[in-house]
Amino acid sequence: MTDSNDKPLSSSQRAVHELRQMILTGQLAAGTDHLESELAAHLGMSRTPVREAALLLESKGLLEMRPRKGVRILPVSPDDMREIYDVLTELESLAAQRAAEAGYGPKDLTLLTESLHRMEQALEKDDLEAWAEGDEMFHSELVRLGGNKRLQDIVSMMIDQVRRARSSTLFMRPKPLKSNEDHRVVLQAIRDGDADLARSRHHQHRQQAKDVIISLLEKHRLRQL
Amino acid sequence: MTDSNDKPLSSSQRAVHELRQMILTGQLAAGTDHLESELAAHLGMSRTPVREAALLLESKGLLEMRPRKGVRILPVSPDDMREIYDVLTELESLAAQRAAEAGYGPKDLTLLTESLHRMEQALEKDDLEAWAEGDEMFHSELVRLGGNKRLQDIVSMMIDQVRRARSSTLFMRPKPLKSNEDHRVVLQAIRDGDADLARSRHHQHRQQAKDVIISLLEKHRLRQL
DNA sequence: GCATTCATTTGCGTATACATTAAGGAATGC
DNA sequence: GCATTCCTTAATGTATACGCAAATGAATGC
Repeated sequence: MTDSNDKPLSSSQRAVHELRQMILTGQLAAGTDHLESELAAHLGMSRTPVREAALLLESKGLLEMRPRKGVRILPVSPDDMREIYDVLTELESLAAQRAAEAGYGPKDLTLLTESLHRMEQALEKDDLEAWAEGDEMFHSELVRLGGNKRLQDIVSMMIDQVRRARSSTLFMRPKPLKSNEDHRVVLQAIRDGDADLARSRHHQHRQQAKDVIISLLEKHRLRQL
Repeated sequence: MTDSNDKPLSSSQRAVHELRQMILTGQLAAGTDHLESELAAHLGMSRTPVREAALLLESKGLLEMRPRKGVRILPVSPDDMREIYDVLTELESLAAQRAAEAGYGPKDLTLLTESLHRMEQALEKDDLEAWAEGDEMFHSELVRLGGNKRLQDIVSMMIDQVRRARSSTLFMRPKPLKSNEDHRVVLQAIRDGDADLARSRHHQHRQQAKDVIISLLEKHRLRQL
């Protein structure tokens, strides 16, 4: 395992990546406790790098460390989702505004355009998983285009926190036709340099996504994901 | 040193607090490097808790850890300030909106009212430091009233990042009469449940603060604070 | 004098040992 | 049977030791 400079990752960094993945996929299920020693054995390293990794993931809101009970994977409740989506919505909308103000040319918007294309193709094939990938690509690229690294990091952190809930509800939600339409409008607004439209349409989009996912969680009594 | 449950803080937690304080006050100056061993000696503990503390503070954007060069205290540039203020402005404005929507009674708003009173008294005495304390209290309480814990944590993180720059420029800026006026309007809007006004006035307030501080930094060639 | 090589030093990341203390279970008393 | 006390176990937080690799300085060759 290497990082972007082809240097092998330290054990601690590897532990971060693998624990994060296990949390996001639900392999380490919400609400479960795991001793440091157990995780260390599983990852094939000593407790020290595992502890470092867990401390970091704790600061990103994915788990909590409780002495003598171990590492608890934090569940996400509908109220948590409200909090997270509020933060996400504000920050992504600002990114959309900034992207529209930035005066990007067509080349700059290649990935954003491609992600939209992917989503459209996925919906034609009723492939919701491919659609979700395109959606993630769109949002991630949009935030990158907003040009604020701190904002990007915070959004990433929030996205991680809602990952399991989004995956769990992917097949329960209506076909995301409206999402694709919103994405198209946001992209066009960015092309046109229309910051107000980019911002408000994206805000509305995220707000609706929040309402949809929360009502699904409540309807299906999914209290701790 | 104890936490809120009167349990003694672990060495690692103490290291977090003390290093953070040293960074915020400039005792550990921006741009300087410090070996883990050096910090450990200074704090009177082994390297392990210092390393854990430094990793946490790195994730909060206050420092970076560079192998063999040690812990580098991250300077803050005018561009950093732009990023930070953008995030702050969006999130605090949302908090103001939510506070106004929440229907708080006069008792709930005691601390917010008191902080305003302190700022006004401080300005009558030309005591800018007391004013800054009141200002911090106002903003912190406003965000708490917004009721989103994640938002609160992010704002705290951003505030820490701009702390030195704000302290350094406190006596360079115009007398903050407009600030006090803005705070009054925001508080009244919250009392009245006027979410739009609370949000927009606060947004404008933070936007202006951003402009003021950045122009001060640039005017005085303060590139790395 | 400059470039290269080699040896030494040192800082980091990790593994391991240790001290502390919380938790659980067993024994005792009412 | 339940509450209390005592003892044992085990998990954590920390200190220390160790291996690795990067950095530095000295020696050598051209």
